[in-house]
Amino acid sequence: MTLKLKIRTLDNFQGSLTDRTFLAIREAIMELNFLPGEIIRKHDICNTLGVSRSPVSEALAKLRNEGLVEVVPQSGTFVSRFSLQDIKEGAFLREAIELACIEILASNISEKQLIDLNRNLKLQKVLAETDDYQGFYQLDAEMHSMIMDFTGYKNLAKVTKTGWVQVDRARQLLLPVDGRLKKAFQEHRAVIKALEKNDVALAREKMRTHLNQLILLLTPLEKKHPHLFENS
Amino acid sequence: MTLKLKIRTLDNFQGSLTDRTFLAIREAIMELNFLPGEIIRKHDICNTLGVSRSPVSEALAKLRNEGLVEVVPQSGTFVSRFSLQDIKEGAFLREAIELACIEILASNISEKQLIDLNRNLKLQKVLAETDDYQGFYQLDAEMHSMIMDFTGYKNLAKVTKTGWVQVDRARQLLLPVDGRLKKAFQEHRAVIKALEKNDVALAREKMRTHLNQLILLLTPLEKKHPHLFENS
DNA sequence: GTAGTTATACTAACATGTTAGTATTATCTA
DNA sequence: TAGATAATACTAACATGTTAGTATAACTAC
Repeated sequence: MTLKLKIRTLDNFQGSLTDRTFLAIREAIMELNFLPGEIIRKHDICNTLGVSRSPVSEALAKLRNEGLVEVVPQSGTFVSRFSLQDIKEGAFLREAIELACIEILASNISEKQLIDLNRNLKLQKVLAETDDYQGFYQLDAEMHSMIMDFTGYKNLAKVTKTGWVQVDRARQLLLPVDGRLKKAFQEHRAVIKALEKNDVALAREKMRTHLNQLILLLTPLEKKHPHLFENS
Repeated sequence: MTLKLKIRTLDNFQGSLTDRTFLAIREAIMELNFLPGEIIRKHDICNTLGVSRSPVSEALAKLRNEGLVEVVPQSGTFVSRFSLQDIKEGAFLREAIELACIEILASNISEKQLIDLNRNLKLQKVLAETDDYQGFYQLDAEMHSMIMDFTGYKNLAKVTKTGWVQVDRARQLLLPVDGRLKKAFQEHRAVIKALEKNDVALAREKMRTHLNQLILLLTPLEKKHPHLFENS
C-alpha cells in the first residue's frame, strides 16, 4: 500500500473529518503525490485515512468544484490533468481582478497598508537572496492577498485563489532557475512603488508584466511533460 | 405545511437527486419564497421533496458555497440576509472581469460574434418595449455571458455568476420603473457599438457606467427593507 | 419575580448498508 | 485466432440509523 507514502494522516490537519480529509487529499494532489490522470480510489482513501466514505465523498465533491479532480459518474474519480488553457485562464482572472484592485488602491491606499506591504517586501528580499522558494511563494501569495483585501472586498482573494490553484499546482513542475526569485521580488517592488506614487497606469503595467512572467515560464511545461497535460 | 407553496417539486428539474434538490431550494431562495434570515429546516425539506437527508445536506453545502445560506453548526441553516457590501463586491467582480474581457475582444472579436451580439440586442429591444422584465433579464445575462465566453475562457461566466447571485436576488426587490429597460438596452447597445469600432477605452467606459446604474438602483433598498439586510 | 440549572428538541456529522450502472475481463463461439 | 457476449468487480448515489453538541424552554430554588 504505497498510498500511505503519498498522503499525510488526518492529525496533521484540523476541522471536521470532512475538512481534514479534503485538506489531506488536496495537499497530496497539489504536491503532485497524486499525479494528474491518476485514479483516486475512494476505498483506498477510506482505509488509509481511517474514515468512512461520506467525508471522502464530500471532500472529493469539493475538490471537483476546485477543478482538481474529475469525477466520471459510475466509473471513478481522477486527478485532473493540467490544461494550459485553464492555467492561462487562472492567470487572466487574477490579472483582471488585481488590476481593478490596484485602480482602487492607487488613490485610496493608507499609510498602514503601505507599511504592511513594505514589510512583506523586505522579507521577500531576504528569502529571495537565500533562494527559499517555499517561503518566497508564501510571501508572494500573502502580498497578492493583501492587495485584494485592502479594497475591503472580502471574497476577492478566495475567488482568485480558485482559479489560481491550477497555476500553483503546475508551478511544482518548475525547476529552480537562478535569479528567478530576485527578479520576481523586483517586479513586486515595482508594483508597490507605483502604488506609493499613486500612479495607476504604472502600477497596472507593472502588475501586468509581473503576472505575464509566470505564464512565460509555465508554457514550455506542456512539451516537457505531455502525459500530465490534457489531449496528449 | 405552507412549505409546499414555497418550493417546486423535483420533477421540475433534472440531474441527480442532489442536483435537483439544490436547484429547487436555490430557486425558492432566489425568488424570495424563502426570505433572508429565515431558517431552513432540513426535515421539512426532506418531507416536502420526498428525499433523504443526504442530498439535502449536499445541496445546502453547495448553497453555502454560493453564499445563499449560512449554516450555524449544531444549530441550523439560515437563508443569508442581503449585504450591500456583498452586492457591491459582486458588481465589482463582474466589472473587473468584463472590462478585461472587453480589452481582449475589442481587438479580436469576430464577425460571427458581433452578429450574435446584435441578434441578442434586437431581441432586447423588443422585450424592453413590451416591458418584459423576466425575458429582458435573461437576455441581459446571456449577453454578458457571451462577452465572457467569446474570450475562449470557459469558467469566467461561472465565476462571475457566483458573485452576481447576490445582485440577482436583490434585484427581485426592485419595483418596475418606467423606461428602465429601454435605458439598459441603450447602455448595452453603446457597449456593443464601441466593440464594433474596436474602441477599447470607449467600450470599457460604457460597460463601467452600465454596471454602475444597477448599484445606484440597489443601494436604496437597504433603507426600504432593513429586516432583509445584515446589521439591522 | 428573577436567576440559575436542567431537560428536551433540533441540528450537523458520521457510519453502514443497499442499489444500480459501467467498464473490464474472461469465456465461448465462429 | 478474433470477435461477441456474459459475468464480475468497481464505482457513485442514496437511504437509514447513530452520536454528539447546542440552543431554547421549562422548572426549581432563592
